[in-house]
Amino acid sequence: MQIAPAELEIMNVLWDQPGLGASEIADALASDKSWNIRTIKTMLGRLVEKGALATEAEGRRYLYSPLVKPGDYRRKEARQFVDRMFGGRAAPLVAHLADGKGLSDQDIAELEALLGKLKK
Amino acid sequence: MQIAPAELEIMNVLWDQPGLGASEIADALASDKSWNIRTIKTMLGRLVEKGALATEAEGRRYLYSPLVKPGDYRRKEARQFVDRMFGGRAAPLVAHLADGKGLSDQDIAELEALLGKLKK
DNA sequence: TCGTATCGACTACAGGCGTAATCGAAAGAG
DNA sequence: CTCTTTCGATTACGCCTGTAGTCGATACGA
Repeated sequence: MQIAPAELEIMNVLWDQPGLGASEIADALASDKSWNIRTIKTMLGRLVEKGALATEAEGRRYLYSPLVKPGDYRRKEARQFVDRMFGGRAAPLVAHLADGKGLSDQDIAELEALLGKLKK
Repeated sequence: MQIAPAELEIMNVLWDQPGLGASEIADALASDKSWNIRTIKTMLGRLVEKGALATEAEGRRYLYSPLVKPGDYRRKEARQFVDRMFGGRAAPLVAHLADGKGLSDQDIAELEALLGKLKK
C-alpha cells in the first residue's frame, strides 16, 4: 500500500491521535499546512480506499483511525529508500547525512548507543 | 530538480559511465530492467528537459552526461527523506533499518568507523 | 419552519510518471 | 538508388497526486 507524501501528513496526525474526525484533523494540521478542508477530505477518502485508514461512524460523521502501524510503514519505506538510493547500504546514507551537517551531536550520541546495542 | 525513481536508474548508469548514448544505456540496464528502448529515450528526454543531463551530439545521436553530481543529489534526497519520515532525526531511521534486519555486520562496522571520525 | 452550515460522496482537472507508438529524417545494406 | 533501420522529436494514455468544487442530505440556529 502506497501512501503519498501529502497523505503521510494526515497519517502522522492520526498515528498521534487516532479516532479524529475530518475537521479535527484539519485543525491539527492548520498550524503548518494551509489545506482546504475539502482537500483533507479527499485524502481521507483515498486513504480509506487504500486500506490505510478505518472509519467508525459517529453520528453523521466519521472518525478515522490508522490500520497501518507507523513502525511497520516507516521500516518498509526506510528499506525501500536505502535500496533505491544507496544500493541497500546504510552506512553511505548516514555518511551523506553527516556530510550535509545533518547530524546533530545528539544524533551522533544516539547512533553510538544504538550501535552498542546492535553489537551485542 | 526532481528525479523520478525510474529516471534515477538511468542517472545511476550515467554517474557510473558518463557520455553514453541511448542504446548503450539500454544495454547497461538490460540485465535487471526490461525497458523498451523507447521508454528509455522518453526518460532521457525528460531528464535533459529537467536539466539533469547534458547532451553532446556525436554524429546523428546524442551522448548523455549528468549535470547533477551524485553526492549532491543523494545528500539532498537523504535529507528530504529523514525530514519527511523521521522528523529530520537520523537515529530513528537507523533504528528502523536495524529492526528490519536491514543492517549487515559490515554496515555496523562501517557506521562505527564513521561515528568515530565524526566525533573528532 | 426556513435558511445556513456541515457531512460524506462524487466529480474535476492539471501535472508528473511509467510505458510506449508514431513520424520524419538520415544513415547504412544491397 | 531503394529498402530498412535507427535517431531524436512529438504524441498518447492511463494512473497517481495535489488541490479543490458540486451535490444531496442532514443538523442546527433563529
